[in-house]
Amino acid sequence: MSNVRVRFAPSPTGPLHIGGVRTALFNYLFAKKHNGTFVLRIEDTDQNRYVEGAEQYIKDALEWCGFPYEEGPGKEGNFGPYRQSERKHLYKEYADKLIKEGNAYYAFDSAESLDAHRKDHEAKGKTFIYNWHNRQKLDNSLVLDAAEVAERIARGDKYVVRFKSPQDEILFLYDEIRGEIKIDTNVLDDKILFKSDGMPTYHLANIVDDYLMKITHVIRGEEWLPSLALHVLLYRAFGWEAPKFAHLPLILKPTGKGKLSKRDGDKGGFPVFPLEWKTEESVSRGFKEDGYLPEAVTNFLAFLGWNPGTEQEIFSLEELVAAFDLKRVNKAGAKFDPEKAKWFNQQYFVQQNDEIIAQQFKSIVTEKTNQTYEDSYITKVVSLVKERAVFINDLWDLSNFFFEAPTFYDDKAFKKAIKEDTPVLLEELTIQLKAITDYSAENLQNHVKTWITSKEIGFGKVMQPLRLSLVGAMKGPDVFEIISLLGKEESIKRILTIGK
RNA sequence: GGCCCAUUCGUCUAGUGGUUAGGACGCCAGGUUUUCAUCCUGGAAACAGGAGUUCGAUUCUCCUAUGGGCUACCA
Repeated sequence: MSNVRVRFAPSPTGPLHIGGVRTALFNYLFAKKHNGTFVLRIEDTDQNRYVEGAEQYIKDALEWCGFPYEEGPGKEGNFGPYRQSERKHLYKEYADKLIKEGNAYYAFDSAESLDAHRKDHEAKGKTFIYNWHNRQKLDNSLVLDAAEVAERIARGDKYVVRFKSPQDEILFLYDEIRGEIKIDTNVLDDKILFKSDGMPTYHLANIVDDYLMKITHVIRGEEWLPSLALHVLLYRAFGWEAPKFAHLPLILKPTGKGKLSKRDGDKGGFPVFPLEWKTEESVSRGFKEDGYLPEAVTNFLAFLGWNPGTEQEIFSLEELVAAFDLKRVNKAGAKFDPEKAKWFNQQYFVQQNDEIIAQQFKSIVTEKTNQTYEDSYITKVVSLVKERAVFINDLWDLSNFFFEAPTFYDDKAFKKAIKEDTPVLLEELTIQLKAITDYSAENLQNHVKTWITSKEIGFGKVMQPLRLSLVGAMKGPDVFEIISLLGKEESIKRILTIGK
């Protein structure tokens, strides 16, 4: 396998869906695995569906995920341009070549007349297929004589170019993931290759560009499987060697039926896009903005439809490249599981350095408290609470008591922990705490525990109200770590507050 | 409707012509933490159904069911 070249070829019709990201990832992994090139090509042949900003979004998303393209718009290689709209002039000659050699033809049928044919067939319980079954009865260059065709084109009649699909042939197609697929050409229709607006359809542009860009492996979503026969036929008609094909299983809704859509995310409260996407009407949440780490998203996505065959689940991008193999991609669609995505994020979140998390957390703290804190203080807080967090945004709720005294106490905990003698006990405790000079957690623990033991009372009688006074609830890190970090003055203040 | 693809715990999946069908998420229980979470240990949980091939099928074949995709001058 030499000179592997793969491409990710999205249409700029909106934000890149997480399924598209997965397709891009698998292309990237395959390319890197084989020292190949990962190309981005923008398939913008449908001018009606073009969405401003979508191309930039695609680039930004790949960048954020950590697998940017190496060749494509803005990263010109030897096969540009990389937007099909800029390659428009190329396609006509290929369509003409097909027509000249009898593999395609002009068709003048209007959308309305075709529609009528379909309805008519349907009413009779039959299926209308625009191929050898019907094409001799329709309005195309196969039935019209050459002079008339030329005249109609010259006078400006709208026409399309259709592929002339073969009759009575069994095609043996090969997919790298699914193996051999048998197709009867009689069920294929004569797909439009060239639209009346002068633009090629996906089918033509895609094949021509893959050929011109020397693409060796086409790795794309399963929704393209039904088009494989046409594409292989096109390569044959052109006399070109076809690339290898691999059709990836789809990503499905977490619950219910069908493939994952934008609405599922809104409904289920999880992102389906890598980055946030805003329009005038709505905002679609992104993994990035929800606090997901790109490494976690990548790892999670890699395991949707692929696995290494070992029991290792945490993989860096480099490890994924090393382990990736198209042969180990699954055939069946995979349901998107938001819970598992969270788990992956947690795995990566706790692995991060405290300093790095603290740097980001600092701005959250400043925003919440209107105060600035020492980096070392925030870092220490992070180190104490981070393993309770899945996202950076969880940190504030887990650690707010390090920045502000409790304003209320958990009701249930209060009733359980605060007894009649509690205020007296806590006051005695503060006297002990005042006397201590070494405020390391370890030293504090030794002193307090010794004191409790000497008092001959249960630990719970002191420890529970103590925690409640400091945190406001029965949660959080080790009590002595909290006192140590809060310091003598603040700790004593909080302890005395709860007694009143 | 037609065509194509698929089907192992709830979910993501490993796996084999003879296995106690393995792991992970989630769930439940216990332990640790005198709190919560993390963490550790354990548990419940699956080969869609029916034929056939075979000494023996979860594994191979066929049928059915179910799910998915495509069926546009969208990609």
